[in-house]
Amino acid sequence: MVVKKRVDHGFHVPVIPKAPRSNRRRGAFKKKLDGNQTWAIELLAAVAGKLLLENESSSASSNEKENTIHFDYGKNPEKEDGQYDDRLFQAGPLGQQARQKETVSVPQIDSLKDTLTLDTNQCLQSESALLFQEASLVSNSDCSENVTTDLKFGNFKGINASSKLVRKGEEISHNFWESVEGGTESGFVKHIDEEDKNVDVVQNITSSSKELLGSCVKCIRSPSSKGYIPETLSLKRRIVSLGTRDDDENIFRCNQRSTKVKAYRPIPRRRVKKFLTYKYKKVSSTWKDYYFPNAVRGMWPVCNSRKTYCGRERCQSDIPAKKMKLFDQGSVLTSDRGIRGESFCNLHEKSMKANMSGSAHFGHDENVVSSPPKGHKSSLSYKDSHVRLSIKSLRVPEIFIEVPENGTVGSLKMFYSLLHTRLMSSSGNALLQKRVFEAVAAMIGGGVHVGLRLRGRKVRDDSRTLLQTGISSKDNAGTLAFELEPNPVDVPLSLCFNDAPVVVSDSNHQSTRSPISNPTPSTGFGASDLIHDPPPPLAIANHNSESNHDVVLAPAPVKSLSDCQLTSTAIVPYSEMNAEELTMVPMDQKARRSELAQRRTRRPFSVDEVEALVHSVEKLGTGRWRDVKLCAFEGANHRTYVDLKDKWKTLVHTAQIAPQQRRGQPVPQELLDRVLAAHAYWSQHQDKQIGKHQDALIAIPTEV
DNA sequence: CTTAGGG
DNA sequence: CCCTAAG
Repeated sequence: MVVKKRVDHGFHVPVIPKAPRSNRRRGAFKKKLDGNQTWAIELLAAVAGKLLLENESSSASSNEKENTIHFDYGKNPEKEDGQYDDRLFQAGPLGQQARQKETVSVPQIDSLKDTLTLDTNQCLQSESALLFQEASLVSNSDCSENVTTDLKFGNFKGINASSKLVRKGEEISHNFWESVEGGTESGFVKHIDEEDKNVDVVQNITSSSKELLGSCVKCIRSPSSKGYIPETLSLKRRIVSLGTRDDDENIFRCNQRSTKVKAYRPIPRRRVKKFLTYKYKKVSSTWKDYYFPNAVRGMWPVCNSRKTYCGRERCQSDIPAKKMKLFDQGSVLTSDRGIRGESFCNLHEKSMKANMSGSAHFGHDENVVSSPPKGHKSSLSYKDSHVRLSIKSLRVPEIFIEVPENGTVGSLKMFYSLLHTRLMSSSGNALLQKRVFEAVAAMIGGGVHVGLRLRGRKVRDDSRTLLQTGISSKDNAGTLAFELEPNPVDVPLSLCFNDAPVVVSDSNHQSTRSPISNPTPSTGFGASDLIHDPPPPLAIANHNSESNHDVVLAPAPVKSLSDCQLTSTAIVPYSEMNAEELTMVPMDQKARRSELAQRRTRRPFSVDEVEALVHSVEKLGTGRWRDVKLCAFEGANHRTYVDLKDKWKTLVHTAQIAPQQRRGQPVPQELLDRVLAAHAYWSQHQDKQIGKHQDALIAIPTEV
């Protein structure tokens, strides 16, 4: 091995000591359970349980006109026992009848309407959890007018959250995380009744949770949407097991990055696996015109800067307060607007539509939501952009989710699990309802979790932000997929949907394309059901609005307990350095061995990046890609050192071929010349790549 | 994990 | 970009 020494040739390039591998090697991080992770689970459980309860209660109180939101937590749960009809769980005609019979006019609109006009405090006090549900299930019965719900939420990590409750110009914004943080301790009181007939009641929900839930909702009207009459939600009451699970670290994936400073060593960012079973429809012309902000915003630090190599993960560990503050600002701004979710719209906003049937795509949302009041945008210098997720289905007019780009994947999953549950439970498909119910129950118990795929790849790190994971990137339009992943260990057999292919199809064709939407007659679904109530796929992948031919089938990966992703952790505050990235998280070698992932999104190097690369290579040589990465692409997390190496390889090749043969974005000849020079130089000094080489064309630094 | 190279 | 042998 060559003794590596650095020689300063006058360039103030920070020579980064390269410690022996053994020393550099990062020790395995001890997973640390973040209280907030537990909290997230609890929250989900609470909400899920609430949703179930509410489904039932809503059908019972079909005539209620109260202007309050019903929140049953802590109330007498037994009173509704009679509403449960096991027939509803039957897939046959009987069950169908029962469902139809149970169909009621859910007064949710009214409740929602009225509630939304409450002031923040009132809202929060009025069992806001229900709001979440109400808003989630915008679909509403006899209401001639429909409400499109817009959900907005921040990170469930508890560090920041943009929560709003908006309706008709009124907006209730509340930054609830402070209280949430404080409320984590109290947790929920669980009521478990193995007899099953009893309702699991989540009592004693902390005010924090209420706030959390309630403040997550934002509602906007959508005049164009069609109403729909939800059927009775017939989900069995189940046990909601809540409470902290400090003893179960493994249940939660460790999202907490090590807080230890690992000198000059970032945390590995990803491991990619192919997932060949996924097909992605190219963005159709429909989306071509959509505006998307530049994907890459930030550049990397210059090598010779005095910047210390502080991994982002490392840095973020001591940022909570700042993030909170940052978000507070955002909230304030938002709430001051007094108008719906558009308040967060800014040039960075991206939209993503998701069809409940399994599609999601990005695009402008002008067509689905009213434009933000002009004059407000100026106040949105707040750089946090949002990703708007619109979920549609035949049963639900439309639901918007607006997630800050720096919102976490975990929060998105969280939301989805709730929404999905609700939507499925509102389906007329009794079988699915049951499944949903079970899934929720299992989920609550840690047996199921919501998976998220981006371009076929698992987005497993809930702590990642949408920005970081690339979900907010236009490049990933139409490549978002949710999926419920049952845990074979804890999930009832009925939850092992292995026999039910995960389906993704266009909403317009799902009824005919979705395998599970084509139940045998024995399931008792009428034709109308097949057409109007296509069972929500277990996994939902998106596609653009015009792609109605792709049916994506994917096996529902089995996840281990430790993979439970329902938690979320701190988010990384947006910064210029955090350019978008496609980040994957290490997968379980075993479990994923067979799982194939799709290629990463192709991300052509910009001239700036090339320049940085060349510059770095000139200094560091061609055999230290890791250092090059750290030096010049520290902030470009979507560029791995392998990427850089590959890029260099291609650059060399490009420089060697005739300009006419070059393709892609042209690279300045000057750079190519430098590439050749550096390449020639370092090729000649392979064994001595420890020097610096500022300008290979002119001076060949002396090597030692 | 990094490198180095082939695919 | 991916994959993988080597170190």
